Amino acid sequence: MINKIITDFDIQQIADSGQCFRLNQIASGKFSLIASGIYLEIEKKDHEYYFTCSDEEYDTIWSFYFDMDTDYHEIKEKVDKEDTYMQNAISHGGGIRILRQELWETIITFIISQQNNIPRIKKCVELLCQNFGEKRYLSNGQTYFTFPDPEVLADLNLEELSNCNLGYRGRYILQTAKAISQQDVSLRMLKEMDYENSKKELMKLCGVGIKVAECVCLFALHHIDAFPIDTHIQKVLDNYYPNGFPFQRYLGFAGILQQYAFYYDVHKIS
DNA sequence: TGACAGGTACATG
DNA sequence: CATGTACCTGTC
Repeated sequence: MINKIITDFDIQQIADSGQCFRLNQIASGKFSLIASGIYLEIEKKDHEYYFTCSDEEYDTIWSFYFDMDTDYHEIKEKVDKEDTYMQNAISHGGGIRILRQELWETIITFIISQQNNIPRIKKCVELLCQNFGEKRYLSNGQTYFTFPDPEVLADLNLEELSNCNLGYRGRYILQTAKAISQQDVSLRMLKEMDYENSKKELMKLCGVGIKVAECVCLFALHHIDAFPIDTHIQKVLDNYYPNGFPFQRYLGFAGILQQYAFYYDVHKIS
């Protein structure tokens, strides 16, 4: 267990920002997360965060995962003072950070996310992990499941996958798992490509259109100019940016603003 | 009861 | 290239 004081970071907001589906509240101010096959608990007490890991694990894994080296304060300062909507969004969800999630898992979880709601997305992801992931044990006897590898899913058929309640997305996931497993699309190369090329490459996968590709670019490949436009963001753009969103002005961090706007639209009382 | 949920594949003009 | 439509499934 280690503790840190972290600015521009709110684990509750991140958990509710819809970018990650295995970060869950387990008690008041307390969260669990499974990523890269590792289980972590995060607790907020007063102004400090407690992580159930060693300093070394924090430095090598979680600091990177939570994008701790990026100065979000500086980014928020760059937002136009006259941009009232974004300023409001920041005052509500300014503790959000863009996570650096595992690529394969992000591809699959965002294929699942289409025409879906967050509780059911999480349910589907957990079922995938329970059925086809690896079972791991913690020192206290508690168990958890890792996210299944591409090769594991690629070997399944639709019937074997049917326990996971994926609906029509099951077919997409099998095809995508096969494509990745056979290296028709290479995870390694995706990581080396720039934003535009990785987006194009991702869209070769069945079940990955513009929106899912943008999410993967932003939440896994950390192309922070990616700007996923879903029903919520479309509504925000229509209502508050009728003359167009100032992408040019916000070049280099537009994706972060997308997350603030998304969180604000989903959580504000209206 | 039917619409809706962080869309996409597939079929048409 | 732009537009239209069906689609699993749980929840309200």
